Amino acid sequence: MGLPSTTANMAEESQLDPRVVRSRAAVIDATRALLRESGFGGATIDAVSARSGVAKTTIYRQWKDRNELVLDAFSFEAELVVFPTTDDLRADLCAGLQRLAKELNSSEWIGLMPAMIEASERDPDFLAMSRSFMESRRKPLKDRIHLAIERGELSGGFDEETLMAVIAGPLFYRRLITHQAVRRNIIENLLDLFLSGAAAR
Amino acid sequence: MGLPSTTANMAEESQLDPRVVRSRAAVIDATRALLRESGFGGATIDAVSARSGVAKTTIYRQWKDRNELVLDAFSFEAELVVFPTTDDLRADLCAGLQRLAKELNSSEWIGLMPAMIEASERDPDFLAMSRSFMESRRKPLKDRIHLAIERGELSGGFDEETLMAVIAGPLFYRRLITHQAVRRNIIENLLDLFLSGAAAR
DNA sequence: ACATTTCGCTACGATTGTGTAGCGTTTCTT
DNA sequence: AAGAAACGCTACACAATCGTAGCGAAATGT
Repeated sequence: MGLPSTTANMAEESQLDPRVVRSRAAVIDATRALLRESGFGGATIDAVSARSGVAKTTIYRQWKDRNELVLDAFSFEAELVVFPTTDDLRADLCAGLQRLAKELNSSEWIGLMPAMIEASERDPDFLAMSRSFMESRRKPLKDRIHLAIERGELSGGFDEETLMAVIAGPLFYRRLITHQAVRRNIIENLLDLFLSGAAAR
Repeated sequence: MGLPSTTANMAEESQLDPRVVRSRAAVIDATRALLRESGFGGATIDAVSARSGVAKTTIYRQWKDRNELVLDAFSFEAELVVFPTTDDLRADLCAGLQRLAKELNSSEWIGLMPAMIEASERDPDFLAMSRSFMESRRKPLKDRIHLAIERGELSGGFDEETLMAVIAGPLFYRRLITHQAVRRNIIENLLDLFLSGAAAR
């Protein structure tokens, strides 16, 4: 697992009692697993305690309540990946989207999204969390698109956010809305459409 | 409310005791409201009873358990809308997507989607339900795209499902993932991109 | 070594939700 | 008008969950 277990960085963690670090990590991991498997409703303190092996009282010593715990479980750092950046926009997007597709098909964070989407819809705290979560994850692609516009690799007039939605939207759509697999050729087709259009010549 | 309250059609309903029809409708409406406001976890039998004014025992007389009730609340018929079909593909898509955008910004069923997405992720019954729900809703657009391919309005080689994802995906993406408004000009840009591509000339 | 902190464990009380049973009342059907 | 069906209401047993308190054991920092 290459993911940090909490929002705390290494520097902060190293100043804490190692017992705290251990139990926090175990609790957060268990919470995420439960959120993935059983959704928001499944991530009860009792269940987290049972699954993590950390006593319920210990959990309450570090988180005020369930909402704080779940918020903490949601907010982990994006892996610091550098979006491919060469002279070939299409190749860059293809590589980046392939990685996204791989994550969509099986990754730590995508499994959290259904619970996050549901929670965001009704609680402003979760909404704020969800925004920053997605923002950090969207940044590499957004930067590459920004660069493409500056370089003139894209025809002008399109909003960055619109471009983002057109490129990333279809993949999330298939994963979360229609529950279809996100295959390699989908991405090829998507990029063909995106760059050259679908209108009959 | 133009939506039928249950999956039962009028013919079936008219053969039932009107008391049953009434209480069913009240219960389903309350369940949907709770699903929208508080998600899956909020739609408890007690809450539904309190909100609908229908006694808890009456609810249990008509639904085996909570899952059956929620499933029933999810599965309502798509309104029988005819997708605009003229000689102008772009205009048709634009009109159809504007209507979708309107629904995304405020409609009965979109509010149910977060809860449905979450439930679908972990329960096969809800997944099956979600699929048929989306299928009925996607059909008009899919038919129009099918027609466009037959007519040669679109350049060949693209899978229908891919086209669907490229067209509808960005809107759902903004509504459910990034929580951005789905505005009119987004759709115009989306269609320009879809039909003509974004590559610099 | 020793004082401190965290831990696990058990045990609570309070609350909420599930699903059922019984009973008298209201509403349909015929 | 009379019988049947559905209803609301109260009550109940049971389980899950919450959040807290107290205590002794284990791990940690100095």
